[in-house]
Amino acid sequence: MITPPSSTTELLERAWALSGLSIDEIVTRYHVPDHYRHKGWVGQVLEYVLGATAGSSPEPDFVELGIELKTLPINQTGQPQESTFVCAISKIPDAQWQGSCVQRKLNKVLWIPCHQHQIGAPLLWSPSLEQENLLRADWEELTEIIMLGKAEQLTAEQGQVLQVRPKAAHSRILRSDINNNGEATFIVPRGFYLRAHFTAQIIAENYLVCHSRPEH
DNA sequence: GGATGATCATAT
DNA sequence: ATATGATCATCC
Repeated sequence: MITPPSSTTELLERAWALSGLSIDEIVTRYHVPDHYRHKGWVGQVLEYVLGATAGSSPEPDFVELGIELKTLPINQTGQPQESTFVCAISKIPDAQWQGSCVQRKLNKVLWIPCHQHQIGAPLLWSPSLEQENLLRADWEELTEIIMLGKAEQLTAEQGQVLQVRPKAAHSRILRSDINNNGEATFIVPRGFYLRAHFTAQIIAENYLVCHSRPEH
């Protein structure tokens, strides 16, 4: 068990100490307990090593600092490989953008890029006014659909930077819900995700990256 | 080749 | 059951 960082500065120092290392080196140096190398493995190793405290509660990873940790898989030109999961959508949607799960998680994020299991330089980020406006507009549009009982009609194609996709162990998992006729139904649990082009913009604005294909 | 929908592992 | 960590696999 590694103690939580007492300040943002300490968290950043710890994160910088990881940059340039491979995930295997980190596991060895920090004596990370053995576990299966599954999909979320890299993120959970970094949580452990940096002393994250939130566990599986719906809070930012570093609760006292209000900072969410996100590993960001990137390719050799610095482009994110995937969308980024933000949070699950609970049965009762958040009423307002301010204070919503998405707003609190994205208010302050420690991005740690990762390429082929090599850890990159950390970035402590908060959305710009423009970015927050985009996020809020999408969130309000998507949340309104959910509040109208039309969650089942949501597809991943809606939303400019934020999207809603299934988030469950598998597609046969169902959760009780109320449809737009006020009737009890069951739907696949869903979550909010950031589109890859949104995180790509964050990387492009904050890192010196290759914008064209590298020469051979 | 990229995005959408599906899925895997763990913690409480 | 539902939150966390995400990536996988299929379709267009």
